[in-house]
Amino acid sequence: MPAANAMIEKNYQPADIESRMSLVWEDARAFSAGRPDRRDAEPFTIVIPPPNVTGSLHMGHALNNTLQDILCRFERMRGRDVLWQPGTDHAGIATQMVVERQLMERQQPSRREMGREKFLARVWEWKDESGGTIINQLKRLGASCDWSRERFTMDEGLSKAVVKVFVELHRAGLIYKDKRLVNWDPKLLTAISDLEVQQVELKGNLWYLRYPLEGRTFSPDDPTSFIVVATTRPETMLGDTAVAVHPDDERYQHLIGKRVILPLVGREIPIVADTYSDPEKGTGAVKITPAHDFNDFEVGRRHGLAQISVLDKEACLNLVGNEDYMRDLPEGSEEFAREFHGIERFAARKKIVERLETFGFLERIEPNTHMVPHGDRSGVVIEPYLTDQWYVDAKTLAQPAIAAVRSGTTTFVPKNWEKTYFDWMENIQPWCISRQLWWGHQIPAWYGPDGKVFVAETEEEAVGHAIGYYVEQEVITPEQGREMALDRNKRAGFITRDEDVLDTWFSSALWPFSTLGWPDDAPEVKRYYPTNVLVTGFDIIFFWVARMMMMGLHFMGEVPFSTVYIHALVRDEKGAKMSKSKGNVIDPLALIDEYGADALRFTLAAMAAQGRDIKLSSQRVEGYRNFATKLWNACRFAEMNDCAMPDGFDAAKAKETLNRWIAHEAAAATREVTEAIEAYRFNDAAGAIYRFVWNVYCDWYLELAKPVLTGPESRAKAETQAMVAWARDEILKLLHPFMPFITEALWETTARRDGLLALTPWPHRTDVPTVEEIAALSAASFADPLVPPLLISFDAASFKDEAAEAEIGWVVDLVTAIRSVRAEMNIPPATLMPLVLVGTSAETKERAPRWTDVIKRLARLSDISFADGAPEGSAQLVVRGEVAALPLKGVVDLAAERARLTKEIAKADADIERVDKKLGNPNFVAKAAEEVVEEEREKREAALARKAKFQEALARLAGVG
RNA sequence: GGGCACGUAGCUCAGCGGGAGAGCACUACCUUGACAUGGUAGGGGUCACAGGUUCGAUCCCUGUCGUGCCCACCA
Repeated sequence: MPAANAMIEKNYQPADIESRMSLVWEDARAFSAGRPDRRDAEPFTIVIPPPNVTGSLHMGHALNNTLQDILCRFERMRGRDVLWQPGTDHAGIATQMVVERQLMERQQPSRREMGREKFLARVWEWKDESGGTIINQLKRLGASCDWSRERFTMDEGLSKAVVKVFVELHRAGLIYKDKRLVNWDPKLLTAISDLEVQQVELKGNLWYLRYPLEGRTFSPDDPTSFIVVATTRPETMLGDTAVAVHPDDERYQHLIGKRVILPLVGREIPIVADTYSDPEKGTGAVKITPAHDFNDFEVGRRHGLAQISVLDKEACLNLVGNEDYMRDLPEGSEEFAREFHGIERFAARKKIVERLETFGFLERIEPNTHMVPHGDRSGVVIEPYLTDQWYVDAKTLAQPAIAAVRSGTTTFVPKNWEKTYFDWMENIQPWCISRQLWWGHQIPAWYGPDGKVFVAETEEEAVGHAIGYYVEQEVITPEQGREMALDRNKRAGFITRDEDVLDTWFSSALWPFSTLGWPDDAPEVKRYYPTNVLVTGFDIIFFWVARMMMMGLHFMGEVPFSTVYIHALVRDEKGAKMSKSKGNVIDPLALIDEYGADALRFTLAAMAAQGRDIKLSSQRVEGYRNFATKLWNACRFAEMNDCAMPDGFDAAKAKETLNRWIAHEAAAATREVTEAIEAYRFNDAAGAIYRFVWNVYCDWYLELAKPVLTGPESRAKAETQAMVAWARDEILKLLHPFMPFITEALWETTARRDGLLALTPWPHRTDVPTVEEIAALSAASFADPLVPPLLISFDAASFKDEAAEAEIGWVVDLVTAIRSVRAEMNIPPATLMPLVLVGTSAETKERAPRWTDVIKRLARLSDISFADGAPEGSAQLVVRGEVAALPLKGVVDLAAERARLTKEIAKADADIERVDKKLGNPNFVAKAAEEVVEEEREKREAALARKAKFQEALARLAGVG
């Protein structure tokens, strides 16, 4: 047997251990996918939700990656070929904003001054500079990703995937360009998708405006000379092209088809009948501004109304030189246009309302609270804006993605998130994917001289298409076409590339296969796709999960993952979502520095109950740091007592009751932990291992083993030494997914030194499966080839041992009861007392001598003896139906003991009463399950017996007193 | 307006159709030969409220109140 390594240090120092273990794992390439020893193993794949490349680790990342790591380490120990695919995201808007802000702070030329090429070089510089931060932070957390496979969404390979996907979807008609209203961010000067819009409740006003009827002399005092419309956005009235009323609204029947004169502007616009108009809202007549409101846009389409955009991209009034606006305006309109041109939207609102009021067009103002769209990045009010953008036909792509979840090919955990998924997917809107940014994947579309679009994977290809097209259209001669095709210079500038880039989520949607090497014919794609589980927060179900489902199914023909585990959001103390812009983030690195990564990880796992958000407290982290210390010291204890397993040691053959008991308990813990992780009940798994380590192994097993370990050499001692080491190793294995650093370090110091704990087989379940479990498992492995029966097999040798459980249980109960009485009687620990076991059964008589030393030590006793009756004036306790007596004469006052016994009797009475009430109910006896009734009867018997024993004790005491 | 959660010990949270749990905090005692980042014992909750189903409800159903989140184009 190899000699033990260096002794365990006196104090547990997370920082030292963690940096050292990281190196050990790295050197061993422990986390590499496709390790030679796992070539034939079933793969297990998770793709990391790629964090922003220039970001840093926040608590949400810490939780998300801890859970993924638990799954990966668990499956790795279960023998799977694990690929945890890491990488980062280019985060278009966020990153571009950061760099722009930097430029401003350093008073360097702005983005536009620099130009696209230089600016992009600058962003790449920033990426290279700060891109490693979050990766290193993930490593500090202990994330067991295959770091050799790290990817970035703007890597060459992934960019290739993006282009291919764009081109193919375009070819299939699933990507198209359209001029329609988009959510426009007037600060960032880009379109954004619906999902990037946050509705914020704001206090505003409802302005009631009088629109004069054509052919009438307008007078504010004559209600028949105008129609009143209500609006929350008076400034858009300049772009009104109709007033709509409900076709059935009697108040306005006579006005349908008439025209009104748009105040200030002078334009004549029709009154149309449209069911969009709600007679209950406002005045029942609503102004229609197709170019500035999504609903009005639709109304406008139905009625063939003009779309007059009166704002520019920065949301300032754009009137002068605006052909749409100036068309069909009366004489003298230019003056108004000049006066208001260029005014910013909110200033314009104020000014227009004032002007309307001056001329009597403003009827009244009503305070009104309503939801106003804001950009989630810029925070400014979003403007519906009429522009050309690229769209994905999400509705079509969504159908297979909906079906896959309906059929259970992909399942959500917890299940209720499927409803959220369906609700969104079934009402999905076209996805606007173009962004007027520079940082990102530039759209592979080129425009010819007349604006004709050519979508292709490369510029060369696009040029080819363009030449062919224009030759055919006889715009250029075949001769010119040939020359251009052959000579690079001759075709320069013939086509120009679309300047826009794609929404970052477009590339993220490809992540589960683009990272594996698609579209190249990489073996990894075949081996690791589809992935097994996606772990993420619910906030990106729409942004990311849904889109990966759509893209994965369309391009790979298979779902990207079979399980989507949705975990809680880590919120701040007020329950608000943490975000960088709000500045309410808790820094996980600070907690790691203070308590260690293991403690933080364990805390997050322990709090990761399904369906509940997490509000983190550092006290909890401290508590789990203490847990790590406890484990550390238990291992030190084992080492100090020369606990090690001899070669070929078989725990199943242990003879000592105590050792059989710990094997039994370890098996139960193994089962609990394993089943909980399999079911994604991380908190239950953490709880189970916590209790086993602290409340079973440390509190009782080691304490009960001490007399043997410190006693003379014997067969029992040797066995116990081996079993202490065996149980410790089981603990290290079970705890490793949660606390990888400390367990690996302790494994290195104490175990057999023939390999890393991270690659050591997970403990087999050694309890006996129930018939139902066997049936369920065989059904599962039959139905799902991904569940190899071998991985969940049961060890033939059972550690289940009811006899050992009963015997050790008796010792534990006895010691606990004595301690309790001592405390209640205020007997100082220094006082050693004798214990008398009264009228003991043969079983107890046989058992007791084996535990004399232990009980004496743990219960602070001087001596244990047997008697037929309790000595005079003794405190009596009832343990598992038998009496134990502590002679108290002269030690405590008997009145206190009398009070105690009276209390015990009252407790027993309460129990009896409750049970009697149940058993006295004929309906209960008739209808309740048989075993439940039987249980109640047993409870009654036990309570009665207990009461009798205490009553006897009380009587005896009275006789003395 | 629609949807989803949640309301359990002082705090943070588990749990659950048949005698209310954990961590921290609190109280008392203990420097016992792994550990004071520890040990032992203990106090503390009509499980938000009101109905209903049930032999039995903290748990299932309905409603009320309160809190949070998500979705929605309503003047």
